[in-house]
Amino acid sequence: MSRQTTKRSERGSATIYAVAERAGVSTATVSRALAGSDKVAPRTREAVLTAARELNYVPDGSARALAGRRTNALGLVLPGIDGPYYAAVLVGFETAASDLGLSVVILLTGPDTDPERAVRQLAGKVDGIAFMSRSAADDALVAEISRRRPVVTAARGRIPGRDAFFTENEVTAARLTAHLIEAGRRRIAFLGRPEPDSDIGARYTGYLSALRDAGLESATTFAADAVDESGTQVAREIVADGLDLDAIVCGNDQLALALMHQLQEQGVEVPGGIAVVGWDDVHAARYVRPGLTTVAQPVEELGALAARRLAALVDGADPDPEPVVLDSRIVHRGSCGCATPGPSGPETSPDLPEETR
Amino acid sequence: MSRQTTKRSERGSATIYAVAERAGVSTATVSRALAGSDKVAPRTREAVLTAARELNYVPDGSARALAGRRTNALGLVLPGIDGPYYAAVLVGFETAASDLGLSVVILLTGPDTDPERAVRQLAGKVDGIAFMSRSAADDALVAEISRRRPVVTAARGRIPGRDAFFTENEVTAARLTAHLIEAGRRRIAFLGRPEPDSDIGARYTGYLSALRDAGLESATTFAADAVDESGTQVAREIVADGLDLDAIVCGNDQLALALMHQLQEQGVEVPGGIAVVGWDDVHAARYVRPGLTTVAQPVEELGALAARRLAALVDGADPDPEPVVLDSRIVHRGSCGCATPGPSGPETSPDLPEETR
DNA sequence: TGAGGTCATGTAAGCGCTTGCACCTCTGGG
DNA sequence: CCCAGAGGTGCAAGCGCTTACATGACCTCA
Repeated sequence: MSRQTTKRSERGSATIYAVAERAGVSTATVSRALAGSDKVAPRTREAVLTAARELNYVPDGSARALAGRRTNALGLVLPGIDGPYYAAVLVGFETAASDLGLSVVILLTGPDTDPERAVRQLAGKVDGIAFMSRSAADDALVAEISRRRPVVTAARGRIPGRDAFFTENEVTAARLTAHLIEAGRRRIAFLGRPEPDSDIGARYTGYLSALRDAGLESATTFAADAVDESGTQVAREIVADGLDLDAIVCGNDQLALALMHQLQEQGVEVPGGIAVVGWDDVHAARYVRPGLTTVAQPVEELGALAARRLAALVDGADPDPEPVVLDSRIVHRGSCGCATPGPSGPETSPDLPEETR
Repeated sequence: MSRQTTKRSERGSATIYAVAERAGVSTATVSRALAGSDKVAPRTREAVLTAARELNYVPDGSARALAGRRTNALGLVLPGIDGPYYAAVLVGFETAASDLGLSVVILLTGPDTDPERAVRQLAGKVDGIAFMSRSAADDALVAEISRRRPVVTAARGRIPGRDAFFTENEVTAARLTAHLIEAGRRRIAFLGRPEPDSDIGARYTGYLSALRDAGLESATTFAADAVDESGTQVAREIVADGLDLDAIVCGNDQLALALMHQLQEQGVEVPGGIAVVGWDDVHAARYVRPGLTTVAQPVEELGALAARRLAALVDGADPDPEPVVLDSRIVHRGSCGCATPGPSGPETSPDLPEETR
């Protein structure tokens, strides 16, 4: 049981024993000094820090986690990142976590991957997990994990009793649709697959309610996946079938951009013939002509809030039963056909006028 | 020193002791059975798996890492993700790592963050680290880390003796520039800050060499940061100063899109008056008019290769002194003013013709 | 001058796993 | 019928930290 006096794992890195020896103190003191603990004499602390620096000491995260019963890492589960949407969530999440001294372990759950195994493995490596969107982890799995680790969800169906974050969808979608109606549109379709509990589902609901309020009916719903091809395909369909539409609300910008582009290719004027609106305010939305009217969401903030809340839960805070809903903001550009703003443009603000709410 | 017979951390989760007890075997056997080891009798294995399932057992990652001297996690250091570029790298990296059963810990190094501390902390938590681009970790830091952990770099200045991955920049940039020259352009400027060892730096070098080969000189170099405002600003400058240019090679698409948009706003025809080409093939490139001629890079593959190599290094493979360079591919759309392809479009292929190499 | 504090540090017991080695129980061959 | 293997398990020693608790040294005040 006798410790070798100089310890140095073959892997190369110095251990806390080496630092202790070099500084002429015990490992306990090294640990305290490095943790910036209160009760260490300044001279001792100096000696320890010097020794650590000289040895290029990096504490072993696993050992620290095991002894301290805390990994100082948060997990983030996302569906396969494609758009800038998830990238922004990730940036917000990581930045916030990093500010708190926490690492971030990400897990992308593609359709082909087995989320069960991966999520469990993740749970064993972090202090808490945030589940974004319909990342392949289903409610049962999330609920189970949440029984042994703090959990928050974002832009995703709630888990009873757990913290949830959303960006506003339904009301904003209704307002966006109403905006089209005010501009005189009457035969308004929806493009996107409205799944229950999903963002697009909520947008669809808002779209329907605005129509109802105006005494209109949905012209058509194109339940298509959110990929470019869908938008292109639907545009062709509309033209080929001579569908009588004057506006299309799209579940996201990707669909809207593809749709709009193809409509124009086929000679349909946007917004003259058909108005198009999207959702997400992707980069491209401001560069196309006409500029795409869409909805900007505080996505980065969403990620940051989730991370901070998760950290608080790990520290023992109680879950907040009220979901947090972040305001979304309609960005009027040219494609909705309202009082068309001047030349659309990427300039910082003058060309992104009339941001509502 | 006597173990309690039933062990169950207060945190809630069952430990390996609980599983062992329930299955009526030792923890060693549980460990082996769960690791899918060879030397466990089928009946025993069954008993263990059943017990584990019933207790909802999730092994503690830290303990496992400490005992096994391996975290089964890889680190990925990126500069603050903005574009789709880093998102794609991340997807490739995570997917490849995940396939190997490894977790991914990401670290975003913003300009304001202290990379030193964060990178060290990361090093203590993973088996190996991939450094992307000019993520704030400088060469000295990366070199130091690489002395105690396997390290690879991607799209970044090499660290002597370490594995490096790139997408081709210089030759492709030269070909892209030559393409403009063949189309009759003579007064060709460069937009972007060409820093040594950076992607944009290499593109700039290629640009210069193509000009030299053609006996031309660089019209101007606008050394601007890769943000929208730079593009917009430069466009204004060009028009205001009446600069005599007929083509601009941009360091990336973000600059190209902003520049092109603003040029058009100010009445300059693209490509009629000035041709514009970018780099990255962002989503928006295909939706603007004219479509942006740009360069597509196998970014996701870059991430995947880095992850796989890193995993191999962790398993004891020797570093490969030869850097891996992935081919880039010029995507001709309308903005370069060559034999303008028909109506540009997002359609899968017919509208993205003449992909060279 | 000694009891009682206070401060700084050391001692050592784990944290929950993995794994080398010892041990036991069968088999089959000589 | 005995012994050498071989297959299956258990024992127990760590992995590199953190942190109660114990221990001294030194100070204060009656």
